[in-house]
Amino acid sequence: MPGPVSPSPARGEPAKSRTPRLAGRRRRNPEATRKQILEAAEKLFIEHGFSRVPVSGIAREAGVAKSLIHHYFKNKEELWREVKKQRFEAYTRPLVTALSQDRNPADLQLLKNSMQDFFTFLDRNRDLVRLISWMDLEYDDGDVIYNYNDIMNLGIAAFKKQQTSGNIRKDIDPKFALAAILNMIIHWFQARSQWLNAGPLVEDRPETDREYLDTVLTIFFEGIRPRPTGERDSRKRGEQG
Amino acid sequence: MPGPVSPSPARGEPAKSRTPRLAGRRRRNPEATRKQILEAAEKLFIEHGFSRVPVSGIAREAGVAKSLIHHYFKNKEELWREVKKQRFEAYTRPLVTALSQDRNPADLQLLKNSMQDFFTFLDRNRDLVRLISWMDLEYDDGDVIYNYNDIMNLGIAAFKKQQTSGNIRKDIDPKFALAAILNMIIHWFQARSQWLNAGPLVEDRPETDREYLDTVLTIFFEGIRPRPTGERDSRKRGEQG
DNA sequence: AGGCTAACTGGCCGCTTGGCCAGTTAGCCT
DNA sequence: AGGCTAACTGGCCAAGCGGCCAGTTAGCCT
Repeated sequence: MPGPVSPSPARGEPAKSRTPRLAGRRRRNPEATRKQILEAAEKLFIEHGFSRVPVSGIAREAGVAKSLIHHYFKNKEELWREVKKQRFEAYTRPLVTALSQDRNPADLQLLKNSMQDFFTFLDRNRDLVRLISWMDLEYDDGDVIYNYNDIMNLGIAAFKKQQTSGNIRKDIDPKFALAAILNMIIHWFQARSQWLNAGPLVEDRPETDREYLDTVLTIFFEGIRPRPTGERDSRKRGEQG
Repeated sequence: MPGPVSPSPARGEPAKSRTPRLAGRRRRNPEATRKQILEAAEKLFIEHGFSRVPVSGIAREAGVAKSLIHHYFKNKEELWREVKKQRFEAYTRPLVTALSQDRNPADLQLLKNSMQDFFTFLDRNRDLVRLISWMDLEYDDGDVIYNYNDIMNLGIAAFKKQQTSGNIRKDIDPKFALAAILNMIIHWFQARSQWLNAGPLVEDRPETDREYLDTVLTIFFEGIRPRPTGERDSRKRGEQG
């Protein structure tokens, strides 16, 4: 027996105004509801992955009926796509803006700050890193428009500028250098738990992240600096079978 | 009313002979069968992830009855655990052995070669990288015994030796440096499809991987070299909010 | 040759899943 | 005040899931 619809909304949002409100449940608010669903889905998908999360679970988390989700989104896949789209835009934006502010970069400070900002951003949005992993694994490249292209072009431009002004050695391919440092940053958070569980070496303290970043920046920006003339180059690789 | 078991094996293989083998189906061979199941599971799990792969699919791929899988493995999870265990051992071994062969490393060649070998190994075992990603996402650290600890200790030892002999600058923490270069290598393959799809910058040619590796090695091993005395150090970071 | 074990099978079960559908109602527009 | 739309609901369903079980048979050991 169904009985009257469950009277307690469970969610907060008590009395609001004197307008004719729903007795015991929140007023209708399509946009807010849609957002609730998206947020619930995002939380659960990122935590457990697409296929482990049932639509009913999202409904429970969002505090709505399961059918309402299908009212807003054609099916589960579309909901997942929407979640990824929204979140991924938030992911590329900070890097783009960081790299865009080109205030007379006489030295490598712009590049260095950008990477630092990006690291901090990922640190504050660790779940985002999980999303990236899911997308990697699902070959999810065509669906979502990555702004990687913009990022790459901005970064490469900044890189080349420094190369012509002699702050970065010219025999390094900017795109691979950029890939290298982004990989160092992103993968740190992706595999963070593994590093921590690897043993007593890497501890889960806030300073650990800072120290890793410092090491990365030190190595990278030392590595791309030109060697003073006359000094031997250590680049050539040894021959061995 | 079960009725008589279906008489026709449905599977092909009509030929038979006079030796006492299975009529119309292959002879029994527990070890080979178990291996078949494991290989089928590995292939499907790595491709699609644990939860997207039904046991029935593994059975189909392995060419056995679904129930037989439960005969060999308690449940689906245990099968997954077994797959991971086997593959992961194959993953850490090359790095350990590479780092172990300590043939009088007067310079950085040992370290450099180890990283190169590791890169080549991952290049040849790309599906393994996907396995690592799945494990990252599932917080799958406690279950499987990673030999990360061994790797770290070996790498750190090699690193420190070079630091005392003056080939590596002493203000760098070995564990973070090691993490950095491993991240550069692993994540390259993890996010490879994304780099390729990012635009026309990174092309899918065999040389691309080689060029990336070269760039990484150049930057890294230049970055950890000590600066000649007297030259100013670029490490200090700019102050900005 | 008879018997035992384990390799191997098809069939079934209880449960969950994604999606649909008919029904209800809030809120706006005449 | 009456009507329409869409926000929102519970109930339902076929399909697929993991796991179990009873039954068959190959291969080895007496």
